[in-house]
Amino acid sequence: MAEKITKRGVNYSEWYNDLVLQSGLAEYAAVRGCMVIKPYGWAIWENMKTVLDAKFKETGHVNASFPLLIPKSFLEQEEGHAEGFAKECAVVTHYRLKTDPDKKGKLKVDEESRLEEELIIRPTSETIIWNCYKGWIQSYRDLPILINQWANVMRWEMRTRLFLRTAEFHWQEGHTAHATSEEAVEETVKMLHVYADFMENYMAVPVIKGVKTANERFAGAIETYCVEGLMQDGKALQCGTSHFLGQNFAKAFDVKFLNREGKQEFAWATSWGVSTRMMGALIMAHSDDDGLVIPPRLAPLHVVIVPIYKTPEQLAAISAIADNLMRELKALQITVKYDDSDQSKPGWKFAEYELRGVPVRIAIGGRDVENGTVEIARRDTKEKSTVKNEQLGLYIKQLLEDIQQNLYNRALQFRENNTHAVDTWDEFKTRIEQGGFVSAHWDGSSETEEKIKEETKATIRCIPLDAVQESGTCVFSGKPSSQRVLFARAY
RNA sequence: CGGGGCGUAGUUCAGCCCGGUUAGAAUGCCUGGUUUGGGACCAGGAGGCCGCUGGUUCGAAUCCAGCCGCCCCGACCA
Repeated sequence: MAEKITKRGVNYSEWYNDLVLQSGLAEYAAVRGCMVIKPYGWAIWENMKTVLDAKFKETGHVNASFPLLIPKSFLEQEEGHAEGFAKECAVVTHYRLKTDPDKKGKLKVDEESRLEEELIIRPTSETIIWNCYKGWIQSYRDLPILINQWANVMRWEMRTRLFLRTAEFHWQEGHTAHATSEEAVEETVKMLHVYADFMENYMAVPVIKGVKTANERFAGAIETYCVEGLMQDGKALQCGTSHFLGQNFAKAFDVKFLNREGKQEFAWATSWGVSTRMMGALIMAHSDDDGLVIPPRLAPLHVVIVPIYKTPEQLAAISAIADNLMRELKALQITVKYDDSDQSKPGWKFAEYELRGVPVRIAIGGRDVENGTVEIARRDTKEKSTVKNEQLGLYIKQLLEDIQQNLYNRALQFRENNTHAVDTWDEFKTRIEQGGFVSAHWDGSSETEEKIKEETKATIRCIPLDAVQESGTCVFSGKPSSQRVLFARAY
């Protein structure tokens, strides 16, 4: 099937598109801006979900499901939120079609079925959920509420890109309610760390944890925390966000509770989410000109075994070896596929599994049967080695861990090589042009932030949580600053 | 919403400028055979409302008008 992927060096975004389409992760849907996530892509997303879902539950959260449709009036309740999302909402205005009397076989909207109040296809669920919470919260004893929802949402984006920005996307959204501000902030930060841990230890993508500036903050939030990753083309990608919403939504939906002192108080809120956009991060962080490179901990398939044979007898001998090996690997929770299909030659299979990013390939041929060996090839480095066919299970298990670690180290090294502290405006412009993170002093004003964006297309990705306090002067305005912030061009 | 591109076989595309037999190629698919240590080869076969609607013409994939759709680049966003 797949042929010629555009080289990264030639055109990075074409490379990305080719890769997504040809590796079978997804394809364009018949609907503008929407994508079909194919079984292989969905399998990776399912692995992400499984890990995250377990982490959410370990931290005390439970899952629930809220409606896809939100009454328009709900969205109006919280002013900042409404402004932020109004421009990109799909609106349901009617509930019925009828056959068109003028055009045979065609349907038209039945004007008599107009809804009294329009419904919005959820771009995010704060409003419908806080409307529910009003009924669920009367006392501090009802708090905290720690709920997560796995769902699809819709934002009518002007411009879309596979996984990175589609009109419909899948995500999880946590929505919690707390009795105190401190507790809500603690929750916000806790979930940020859950995300960072996931990105680094499963996706093998190192991330910077930080807070957004006012400009970049979520619509309706008091504070937005984020994890930012760096892609191979030097652009930053926001991988996840966790918001401290203060009492904004409680006030908007009149969610009050009686505290210990018997006084009415508005509840404190957080929301946090990661989406199928992480698929984009996964792809862009590790893959190469030959195809995907998937970290073992998220790979739907860890090992593929390819037989190389000339005669049925040879195939039988190879299959016997493969059977044993598969049993051993499966016992170690390693997923393995034996591709003895005679539809394609070994070379074709090699290329195909490389394209799909399977971490380890084992080839067994006539030579190997004679010598009691197998050939093992790792996807991350493309290294091949011939090893004795003994104790292979543990060897492969270790190899998968090495690959996982190597991918992380490689990505971290890349980020470090592409993160620079600068102190002058000229240096800033040069560095931004070259890509990567630029650490610089900023005077803290939105005006300066806007001007820098206009001139360089760079935005403040975040104010890192671990930023050291040091006095300096803003790289643009020369005004005093107490810490460096992280700039980059971003997706 | 601005700029650009594209719509012809499952897929990628040629043909269109300059209208004229039965609309082509590659690849994929089906049948049979030979192959198999880095995307094999031979032979045969199936597969098309040429995006839609209308117009010009003896005749339209090709010219004209309108419409629809998608992709890419910008502004906006997870």
